Amino acid sequence: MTASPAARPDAIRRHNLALILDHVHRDGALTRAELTQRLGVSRSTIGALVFDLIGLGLVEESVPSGGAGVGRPSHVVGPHSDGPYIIAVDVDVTHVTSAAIGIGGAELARSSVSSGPDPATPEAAADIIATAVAELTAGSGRSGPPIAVGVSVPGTVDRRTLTVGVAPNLGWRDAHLGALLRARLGEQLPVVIGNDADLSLLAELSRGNARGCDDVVYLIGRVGVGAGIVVNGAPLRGRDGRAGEIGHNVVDTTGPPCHCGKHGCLETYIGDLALLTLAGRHGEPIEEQVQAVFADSRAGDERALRAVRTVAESVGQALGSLVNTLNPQRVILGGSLSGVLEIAGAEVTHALQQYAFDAGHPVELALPRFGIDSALLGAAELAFADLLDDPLSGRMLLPR
Amino acid sequence: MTASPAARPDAIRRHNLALILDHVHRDGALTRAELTQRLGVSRSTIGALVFDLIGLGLVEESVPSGGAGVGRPSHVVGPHSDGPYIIAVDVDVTHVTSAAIGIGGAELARSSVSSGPDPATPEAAADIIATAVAELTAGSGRSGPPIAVGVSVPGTVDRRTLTVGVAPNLGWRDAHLGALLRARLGEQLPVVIGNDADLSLLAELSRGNARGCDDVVYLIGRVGVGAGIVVNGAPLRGRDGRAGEIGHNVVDTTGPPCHCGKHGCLETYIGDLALLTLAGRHGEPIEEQVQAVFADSRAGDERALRAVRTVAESVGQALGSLVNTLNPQRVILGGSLSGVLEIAGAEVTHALQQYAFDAGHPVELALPRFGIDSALLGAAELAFADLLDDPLSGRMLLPR
DNA sequence: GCGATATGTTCGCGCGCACAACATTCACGG
DNA sequence: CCGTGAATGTTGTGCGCGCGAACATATCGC
Repeated sequence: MTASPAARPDAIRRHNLALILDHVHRDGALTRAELTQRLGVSRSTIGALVFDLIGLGLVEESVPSGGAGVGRPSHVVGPHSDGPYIIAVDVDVTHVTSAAIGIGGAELARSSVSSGPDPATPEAAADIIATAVAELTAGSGRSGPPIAVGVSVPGTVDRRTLTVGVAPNLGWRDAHLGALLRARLGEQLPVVIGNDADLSLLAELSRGNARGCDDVVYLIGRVGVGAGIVVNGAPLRGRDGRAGEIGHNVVDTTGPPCHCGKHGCLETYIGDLALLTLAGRHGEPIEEQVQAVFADSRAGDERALRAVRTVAESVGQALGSLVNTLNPQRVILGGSLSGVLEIAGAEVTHALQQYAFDAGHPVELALPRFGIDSALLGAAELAFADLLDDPLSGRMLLPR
Repeated sequence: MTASPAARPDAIRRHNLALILDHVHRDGALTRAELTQRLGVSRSTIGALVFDLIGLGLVEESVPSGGAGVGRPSHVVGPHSDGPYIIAVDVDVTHVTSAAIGIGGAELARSSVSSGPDPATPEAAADIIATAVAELTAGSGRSGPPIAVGVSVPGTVDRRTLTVGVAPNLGWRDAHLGALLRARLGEQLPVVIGNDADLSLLAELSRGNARGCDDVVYLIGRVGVGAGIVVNGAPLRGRDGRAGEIGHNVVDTTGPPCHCGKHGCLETYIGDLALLTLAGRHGEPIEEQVQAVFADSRAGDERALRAVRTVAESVGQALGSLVNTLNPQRVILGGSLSGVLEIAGAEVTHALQQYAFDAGHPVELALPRFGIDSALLGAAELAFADLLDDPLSGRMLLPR
């Protein structure tokens, strides 16, 4: 807004090309007739735009098989079968999962590597990723290399420097993952890194349960708690890309002590450990224990159910503040909070209504559409973002 | 993002015209040479664009008086001396202040009407505004009527329906101020209404201490507490335009009771009444009492100083949560909180550092640039927004 | 087969900006 | 006082882009 650049005539071409590519990426193959309607431009323009996208190797047209109705059948525009693809990576506590993914979200190949008993170090993760990239490039069935690599990491990420600030569950601190990957993958291959909660939201936003929502909060609770936020249809990152780090917002100064040194952090109320403590469970791995609490609750175990309900009320309270601050249309509860919503949705809603300023529309509470793959899919969206924003970005070598 | 429309060739003209007008509006008269540099377009294009803006009656060129340096002096482009203007209105508890304001922020005329011992009713306010509009139109020195009326109201506002939901200090509830004004001003004159905190932020954003900031929070504390939020360079409104209503976020469930029925709302910690209670002051009008507390603190009164410091710590804590959530670059403290920052800035900063997740850049704390006029100036910005977004919007009757 | 219908394709038009060449206006120096 | 250089305004040409009309093509129903 401050230093917005002036527009030149070709900006509109870029914009319209990006628009078509975006529709095809999100909704799969579309007819030219449908594109004409959606964009509201003339048939001739759609023809020219699609022609360009074909020339860029991004989409392909198939002659219609007919049978769709009266009139000449419209050409079908879909992702190019040998078009660009990216490698998406999800670095988790136990595994590093990678996949080659094409425009439209097609999964071309996948690999999952266990990082052993302990989480991978940044160097080990970079090694695994580099191997996976080579493997998946070969196994993708595409003739060229991937156009980018997108990595999801459960921690704070500086997208500019490609550094991981703190990733508690991995035991990382100030890890320059970007440099490690560049050293292994070369300067040619662009690498982007994002926070897992933010990327999960991105996945839900582009093809999941946040589609078409301009204002969404994705609250994810595991051992830590974080939020992805979308506002005005775009992800909210903040100045340093650290927006949504609400796990250590203090809910109650007289609350239980938190490992961060403060008292009453949100995490101590709705994090996995809080649930386990309330339910009287201990032991590892935490995730399985949490699932056990949910199973017990569903089976009617009183203590487990009470624990879930207690967490649910805290979730509602936390959401109250978030809703007051952001006034979102929808809130998606991910991670362990999905189970909380399923089992104790009434308690969440009740607490939310109690704590939220009375607003026009009630907030919609939703489950994520994608489960364990959401961060991976989000990493794919992130890696594709540049191309989708400007399909002409890498067109230097085309004869035209 | 979801249903973004396709761009047509004339969109770029609109965009560039808006860009020039925006620069002139924000920075005052500029030379064509400077515009060429800022926009990065060719001299001929700037010439054509300015020619169009002149034709629209929005700007005027003055032949340079010379003396600026070597070379042919560049034409100076400034707001048109008989160009469009708006009427900005600030409905406050004690007064209704109105002003005729032109492009560039020039104040052409002003009127302030006391609403008597009690705040004006919606009908009374509408009457006062209608009178002021007529008066200021006559006294503006411009030949035409204003192009819009922008009204600031201290309460929740639905911008779509132009309704005021709740304005506690005015005693309004579900007041259809838009309809009342339309009945008095006619259908011709567009009316826009906004919340005072949001509009104050708008003023700071466009010509105050939030200029050039893409991520800002404007926390305003008077009797009530609210926040205006800017993210990605644009105001965050939320689904129903109620974003930033954080006065009743619960800070501590065991805290003091709030008039809203809950306990430990933020307002009970940093609202004016909290400060007065801590300082052992009572009586009316509240605003003067608050100023008295500040005066006492500055004079060295122990109790007053302690009260201010206590509030300062709560402000820091509240900001911690906001900063974690939004990761803004800057926070502006308005209303009574300006005094708190001035007197006990150290306490605010200290508490903020304690409660905020350790981030890359420290948050900048700032005072508002505009005092009592900020809501009025914001209302002006709001009223101008349509024209600035698209200078061609009202061009039907021009011969061309 | 034939008309109706829907869509793809081609071509000329207007608009918007860049660029180059030319015109204008200043400061500076002799 | 006038010439020179520098910075800017002005004009004309070229190119890219979408629109719209006219024409070509493909399917359906009879």
